[in-house]
Amino acid sequence: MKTEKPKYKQIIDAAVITIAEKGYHQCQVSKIAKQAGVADGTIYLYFKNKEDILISVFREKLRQFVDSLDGVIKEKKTASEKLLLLIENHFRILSEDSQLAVLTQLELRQTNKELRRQINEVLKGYLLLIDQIIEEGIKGEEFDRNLDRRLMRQMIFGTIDETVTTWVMNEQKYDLIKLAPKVHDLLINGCGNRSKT
Amino acid sequence: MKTEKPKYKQIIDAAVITIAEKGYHQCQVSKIAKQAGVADGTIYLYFKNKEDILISVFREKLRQFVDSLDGVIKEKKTASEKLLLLIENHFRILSEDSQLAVLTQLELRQTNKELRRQINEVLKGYLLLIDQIIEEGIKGEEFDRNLDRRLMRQMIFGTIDETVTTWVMNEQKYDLIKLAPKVHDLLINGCGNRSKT
Amino acid sequence: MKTEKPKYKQIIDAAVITIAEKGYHQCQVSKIAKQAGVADGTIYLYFKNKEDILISVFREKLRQFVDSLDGVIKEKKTASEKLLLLIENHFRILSEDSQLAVLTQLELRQTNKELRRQINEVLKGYLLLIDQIIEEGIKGEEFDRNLDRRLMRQMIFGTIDETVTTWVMNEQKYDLIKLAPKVHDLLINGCGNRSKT
Amino acid sequence: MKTEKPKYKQIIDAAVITIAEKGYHQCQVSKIAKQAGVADGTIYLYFKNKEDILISVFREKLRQFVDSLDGVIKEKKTASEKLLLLIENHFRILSEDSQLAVLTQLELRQTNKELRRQINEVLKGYLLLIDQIIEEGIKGEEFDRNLDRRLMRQMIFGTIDETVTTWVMNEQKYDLIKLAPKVHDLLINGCGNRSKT
DNA sequence: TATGAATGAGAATTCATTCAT
DNA sequence: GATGAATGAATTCTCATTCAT
Repeated sequence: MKTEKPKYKQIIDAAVITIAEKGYHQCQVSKIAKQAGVADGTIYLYFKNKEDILISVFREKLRQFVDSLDGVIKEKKTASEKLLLLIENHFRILSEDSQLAVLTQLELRQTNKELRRQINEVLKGYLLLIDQIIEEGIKGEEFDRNLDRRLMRQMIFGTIDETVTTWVMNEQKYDLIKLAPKVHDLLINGCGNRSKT
Repeated sequence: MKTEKPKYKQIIDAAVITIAEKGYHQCQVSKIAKQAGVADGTIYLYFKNKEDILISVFREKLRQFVDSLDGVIKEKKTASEKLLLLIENHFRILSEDSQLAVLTQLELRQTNKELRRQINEVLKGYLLLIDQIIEEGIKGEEFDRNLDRRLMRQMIFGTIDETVTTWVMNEQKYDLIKLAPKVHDLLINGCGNRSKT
Repeated sequence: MKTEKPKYKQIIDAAVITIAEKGYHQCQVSKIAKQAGVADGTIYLYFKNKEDILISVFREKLRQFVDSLDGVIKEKKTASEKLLLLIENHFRILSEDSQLAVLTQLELRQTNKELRRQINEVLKGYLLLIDQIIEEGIKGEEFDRNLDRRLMRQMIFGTIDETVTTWVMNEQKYDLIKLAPKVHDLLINGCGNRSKT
Repeated sequence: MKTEKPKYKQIIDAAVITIAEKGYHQCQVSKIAKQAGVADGTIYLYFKNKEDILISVFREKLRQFVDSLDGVIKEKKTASEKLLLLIENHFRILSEDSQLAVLTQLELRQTNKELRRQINEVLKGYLLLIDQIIEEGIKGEEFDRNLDRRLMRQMIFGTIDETVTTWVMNEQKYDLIKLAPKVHDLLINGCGNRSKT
């Protein structure tokens, strides 16, 4: 009894499960409540509204995500190594939680502009990590100083994201983690022929 | 009596405008009908249901998109040049039709898994174009033969898509088209420092 | 070409088939038109509206019904024999046209009060036949003169109708015509024990 | 604060009134809700859908009907007396509730085959009562043992039902209850001339 | 805190009917 | 007479949210 998970976390966990199962729009608040083992009304003691559940779920998960990356990346490494670690971790976390993968790649997108804006706000924490790596890469002369930093970040994030989405749309049939080094290589060196003089 | 636009096209055009304005979920079929200047019921002579309107809009627009690219790309050029043309055209078309940009980057994603699958089906026409360029690039030794073709495509598409989405989320404040050469350079050469021996 | 069925009859026939198949409310005017091989609009050259089709179908069929009975009953017979003939014919006609049976016993009832009134109006032609038989029966001292004529008619029609409805609801699984003599016997002699002194 | 009628009953009562007034197809769920003094959505906490309201109304009313008859008939009486009681009660209940009469004789029939089947299922409770009386009548040698029991039941129910329907179609202008003994006599003795040797 | 019964706004779709050709 | 494309009115049911207990 005493050690019962606080209701907030119960609801977050229930939401991840329920949304991944039924999709955001098909997932009724009452289903989340049932899954969490609380009354419908209780949800509203912890969340402002349904959207707030979704954004909170995402915030919560991304925090764990960033925290775990943060630690890993802090270790002394080159920017390129850090980038590889980031990609690997990104792929690993979603590989290990297929419901979370569905949620981030599919369900989270099925939301209106305002909610997307909030999601992007939360996402900034992650993008900042990428920015740090880029900054380090440039300072350490690993990355090209003449490139547009924002575009670099968009390439890195866009490529990672597209890779995961494709994998989710393909029912997560193949090993995502194995792709990390190749994706990393592509991001660092591009598609161009390196052997060409 | 002028040759009135066929109703089908009228409705497609009205849908782009109305959906971009109000968002897919906020946009009632009756609003589309009004914008198109037809009765509500008429919509259902041309489309199976509301989802069918959305998917048809996308199919129609993507067809124009691919057709226009197709012509441009057919001209004798290197794969790298073709890639640049593809990026430029992608950016230009969405720059010139801001409503279409909102539709493809935001509204089209707010749909359920089944509809997403249909959209991806339509999208394949475009991805095939990218695949062709990649194939040519490898054959012409412009692109590295050892790279995973699917990942290359995902990087190219993911980067372009993310770049456009960011631009749309930023209210289309800056010049997207100008970014094309830089994006192209990034895709070909990656983030890595090229001056490094 | 010349001997093509007049459209009116074509539509009536199509209506019987289509209504029996799909039910009155599920049967769209356009389906009747298709079945009849005419355009939707053509229906409205021959009928005022959808209800008018139904009532016309019923009127047409009942006319044939009454006509055929009329001839049969005119032959010199006792009232009791005529009643048996009426029952037999009623059962036979509906046995031979299962679609018509569904129409009269189920579909025709699924209509609003006003339409029911019109149907009853048409039905009067049939009820008059019963009344004639009752009148003859009383005059010929076959039927009890002290009984309420209207109630007799309601018993006769109610019993026949309920018998047919039960048979239709039972998917027309048994031989309806065979029941005619027993129904006739019941109507003439009632349920009471006749051997009782 | 009085013990407010449970919502279920409130809605049932409201449905009888509203359907009798406007007819089943003209009667919107929102009208029933209004009449019942509840919100539209509340209806769906107690009923699956609109059809379910109708079938529930009928089930509820028939239960009262059968219960009241059951008590009356249990008293020691001959089968013939019981039949008379059944007819009288049937007529009385519908006489006393003219809205219920309209509902059972007109509105309840305006429904599709599936719903009719459900209604018949409910009706079986009543038909079983008739069957019991018939059985007793035969055992007690009041009714003729050679007659088909199902046909007897159909005659009894068909005659009662037709009598009530005619009365309803005639705007309930005359005294239905008074007809009970005559209907009873007809059912027991038939139309035939009893004085005939 | 927690409950869960009650609320009520909101929208896609059908199909009988019309009328310009 | 015949067509059939176009019309547009009309209604059930869902589900996020509230609030009395």
